[in-house]
Amino acid sequence: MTTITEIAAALGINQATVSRALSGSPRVKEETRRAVERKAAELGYERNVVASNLRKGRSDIVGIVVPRIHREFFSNVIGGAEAVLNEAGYNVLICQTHERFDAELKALQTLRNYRVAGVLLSHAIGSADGSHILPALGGIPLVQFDRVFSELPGSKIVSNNFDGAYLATRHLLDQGFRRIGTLAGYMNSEAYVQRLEGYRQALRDAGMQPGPEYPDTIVRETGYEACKKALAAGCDALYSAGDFSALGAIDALRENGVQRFGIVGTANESFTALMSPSMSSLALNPYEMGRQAALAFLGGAQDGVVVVPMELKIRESSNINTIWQK
Amino acid sequence: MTTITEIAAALGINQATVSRALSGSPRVKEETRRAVERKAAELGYERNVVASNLRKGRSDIVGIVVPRIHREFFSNVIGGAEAVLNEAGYNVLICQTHERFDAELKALQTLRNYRVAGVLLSHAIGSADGSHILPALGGIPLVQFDRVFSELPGSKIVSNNFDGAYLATRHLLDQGFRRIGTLAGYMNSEAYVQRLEGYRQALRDAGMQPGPEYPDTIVRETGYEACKKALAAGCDALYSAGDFSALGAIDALRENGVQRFGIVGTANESFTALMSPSMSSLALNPYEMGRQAALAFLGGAQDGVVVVPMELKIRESSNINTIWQK
DNA sequence: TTGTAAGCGTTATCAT
DNA sequence: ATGATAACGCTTACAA
Repeated sequence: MTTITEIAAALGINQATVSRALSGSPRVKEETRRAVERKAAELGYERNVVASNLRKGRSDIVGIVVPRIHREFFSNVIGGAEAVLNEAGYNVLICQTHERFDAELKALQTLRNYRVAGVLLSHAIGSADGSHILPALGGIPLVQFDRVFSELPGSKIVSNNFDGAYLATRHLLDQGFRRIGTLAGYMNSEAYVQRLEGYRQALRDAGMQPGPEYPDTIVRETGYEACKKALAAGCDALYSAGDFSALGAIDALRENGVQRFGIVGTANESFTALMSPSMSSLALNPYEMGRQAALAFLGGAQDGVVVVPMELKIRESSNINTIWQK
Repeated sequence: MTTITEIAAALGINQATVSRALSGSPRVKEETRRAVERKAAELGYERNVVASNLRKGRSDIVGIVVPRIHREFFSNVIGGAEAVLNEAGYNVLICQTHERFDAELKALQTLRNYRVAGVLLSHAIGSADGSHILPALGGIPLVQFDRVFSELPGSKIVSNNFDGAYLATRHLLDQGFRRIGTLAGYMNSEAYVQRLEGYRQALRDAGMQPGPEYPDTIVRETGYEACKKALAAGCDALYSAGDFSALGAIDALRENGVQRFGIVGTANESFTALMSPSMSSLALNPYEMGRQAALAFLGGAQDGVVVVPMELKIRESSNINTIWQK
């Protein structure tokens, strides 16, 4: 591949002049600049950013660490972050942790090895606490999003989980449901704890008895099992902290031919709108969270919390007249 | 950040010895190695791979260029490729083109600037041909997957689109449908052309009249419009080259209260199994395609084509007794 | 087994 | 406005 030294040799000038010409320095004659640009194009020159980054002591890569890229929430966060970062001249290196602590640690170390300009992180469920994160990053600016450890410094981008869950539960009450349980999710993650609090507060404020709570993973199977228990406990509605567990709950409703049972999920995965009856869901705003995370990085990853609002998507599953058949 | 020079100074030895010790060279005394490792850990040293890559003249980054990461197909390809590449010591830099030619060109140039070890590419719909790709890459090994330009050299990973579409169409015939049309997709992409050919061949082989063909984008809206035309033309089934267009077709069926109409989509997006009636779909095998693309890169991106089989997922939408209501 | 020194391609600091 | 040169941190002949 062509280097600036070769361009300099071909033109009989100094490589420093070529470097200045190509990086738009004002300290170079117009005529020289044009000659350099012509020769660079002729030789098919492309700057070696590896060398450039080494010399400049900084990198234009921002690392994004997420549990899994194929989850819609995370891929949309990445999309939002990428839009802002590319605009600002950064490139994005994506790492998946598959919810495992060891993979998360390795990803952070890899990013440090690359001396990336910053890291946007949503931690793995397998990470019980965040004590490994700062040592692994060794001073690289950190922005956490969605799943955050509040004890760590840096920027945090979160949803208003409390308000959202409050709203979702309130909505079920307004529809006429009277005994509302919850599929509460992973209790070692603050986001889920906050959703549980919002759910409880909504019931308290309505003077209702709190329903049964099923803290567990939020996958289809656990939702199915928990819903069977909820039915046995006399529930007529569930607020689920995830969409997949809500889907499992619907499996149980269908199996038992239940009528008048309300479901609201969380995350607004695209299948919620496509299934029939369609599922009401508390939508996160991943694209905006990604944008905010990127903006927080560009702003220096200062300590602070940005709250991105959630939005309740009301569909058929929370309508009291919806029939669960087959 | 700590460098090997600092470790060397702290131990009163040469930086070359430190480098050898840390990279596992056999030409260093066990005792020295232990001392170096202890000091490195003490100082929190992490190798600067930017410097390392520059010196070695190669990079351990593989670029993956896809239209959009949030499409399930592509995120699963990335997952499969990542699994193989991480295992082999590579890291993955992901770029999205959003189906635009200019973004694709820029992504390829960026990857070249990083002197990445290789590029795995599924080209944008906006790229009418592949003439820009090799010049932009300047000699970096190329593996194309799913959407490939056969005129380019390098490895190609594709699905057996012809056989898959043949099978899907044959299945509709076996179910008793008699006038089968197709939502054929983008005709500037070879994958869709091959699906159309498979569809046609299945009808020919059955001695059936070919049904109407609707080549267009494969989004929900165009599927809806095309299905209305297909109904007017007397069709009783559609093979769709995409799942979202098939979903649009179902919208039209429901709207018109049609009975006895068969639908098979393509890609096996997760919503196809979750909706009700569930949608039959011709499944691609994205994780395996990603693995094969990564393996092809590791094998030197030699010229050649790897075909990954598709699998027909038979569900309710292609059952002749399924009723489309509401 | 360890040290010396050059060099990857670029940019920054001098000097001219 | 341009040139000369050192330096970023690492790896690798070559030498000792």
